[in-house]
Amino acid sequence: MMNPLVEKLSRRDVVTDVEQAVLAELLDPPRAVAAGEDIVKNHSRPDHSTLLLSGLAARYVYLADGGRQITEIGVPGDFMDLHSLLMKQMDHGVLALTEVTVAGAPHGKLRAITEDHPHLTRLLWLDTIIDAAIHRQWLAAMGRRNGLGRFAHLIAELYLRLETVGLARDHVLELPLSQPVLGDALGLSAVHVNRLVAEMRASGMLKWTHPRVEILDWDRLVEVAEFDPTYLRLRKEAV
Amino acid sequence: MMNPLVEKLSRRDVVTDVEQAVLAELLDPPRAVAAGEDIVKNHSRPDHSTLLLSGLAARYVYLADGGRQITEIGVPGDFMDLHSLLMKQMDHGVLALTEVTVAGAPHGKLRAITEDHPHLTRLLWLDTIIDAAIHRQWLAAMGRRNGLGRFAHLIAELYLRLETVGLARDHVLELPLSQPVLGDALGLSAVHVNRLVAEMRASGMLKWTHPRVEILDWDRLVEVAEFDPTYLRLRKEAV
DNA sequence: CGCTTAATTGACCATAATCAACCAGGGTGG
DNA sequence: CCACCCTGGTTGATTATGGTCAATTAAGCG
Repeated sequence: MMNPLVEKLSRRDVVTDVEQAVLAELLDPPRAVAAGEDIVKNHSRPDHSTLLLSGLAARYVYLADGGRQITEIGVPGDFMDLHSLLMKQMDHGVLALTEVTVAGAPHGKLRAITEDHPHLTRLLWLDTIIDAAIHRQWLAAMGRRNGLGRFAHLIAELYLRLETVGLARDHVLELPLSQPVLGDALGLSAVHVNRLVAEMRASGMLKWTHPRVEILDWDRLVEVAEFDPTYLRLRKEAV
Repeated sequence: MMNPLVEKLSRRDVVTDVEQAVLAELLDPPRAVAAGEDIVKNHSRPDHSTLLLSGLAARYVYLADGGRQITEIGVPGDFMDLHSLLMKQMDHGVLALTEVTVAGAPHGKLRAITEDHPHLTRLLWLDTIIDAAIHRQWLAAMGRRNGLGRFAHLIAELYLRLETVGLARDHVLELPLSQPVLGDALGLSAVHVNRLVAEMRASGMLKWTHPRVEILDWDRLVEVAEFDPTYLRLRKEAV
């Protein structure tokens, strides 16, 4: 099986054999993290970045009142904290939403890539740029869309991102996330998430038999979500 | 006067004379854009990125119902679409919130920087990383903070970012933004923004004599906003 | 098999939206 | 010069989306 990172990057531009070798040599041996555990602590100063190889993870921020906001859901092939290479100190935490396997990429080696491999550097840079683009879509949804539209957008996005790395197809995805977790991602209460799931089921938009989600009416999902996949940059264009 | 971009980058790491020269040579002649005009159109494919030299600008997304969400407010020294270098197609629009002056940076020259100047590349990469960090803070505010906390966070952020480039000091900032625009940034209606301004005035947190905002009680502002400036990365640390 | 967390449903509440009206200020055309 | 218009600021009344509280059931886990 191809490395999901290479798989994803290859959707955007050619990744040469040399670059694939550099990426393979970059990673420490994979390790498992249990569901619910922190992968990167907030305010820590990592000396490596962490690549998600399997399972789902989340970037999150805790609020003073105990509330939590998830700002991005990571799928296999995503670096969860590539930005710590330059940010130095973490501005948020990363946790495992399911049992995950991850591999570290030492900052020394990543820095060496920026010295010796400009094109590969641009590919990694682009990956952090797409994180920002995902954040912007979530912001628009959070600020100006109601719960249903927001939820639909999340489903559409996760489906496409999982499909990109070969983990979803035929409008079916595995989404082993509890409703409280979805609430933290959507900025909604768990109770309201539950009602939205019920509504989407009742309207025939999707079939939700936890953890399997089948999108029955993709067109309506896209319409309700106002989903425009431009921001995922899945077109192959040289950088 | 120093280029605000150099001023900002110098807060994060040393910018060598050579790098400053490269940045100076990078830019096309400045041009003015009137308030309300688009600087970069959504879905366009720019062949240059645009640096904001004076005035305020916004990244924004339009919704189907005519609603608008501003996802970031740009201050002088900010590239409004540096990400288009690698993203290729814009995933949002950029507009002038006040009269602004901007300067283009041709993608060819930016790409050359990534080939020849790894350290400067990392500084530019970091700038897009901080855009993402700002988005994350806004997301947390949007999803889990009420209007007052959200508004306070925006004020604190803009004060620090303007202070960084020498455009604010002594807890006073110029904020020539209408309440409808602030509403689009905060995900609130203009009416509610008005009420929040009244509330912050009444509580003695700040003095708001449009367009001048004086923060009378910075500590309380920070407390209400739960503002933690880590994400702006204003500490000098080699990248 | 008990314990904890998640899913579900109902009742009630609150933050903020919408609707509406009025005023102020700046710009424009007659 | 001035009436008119448009946008923005302000305030009140009403509505609605979604939160909170609470209780019950279901499900995962040691």
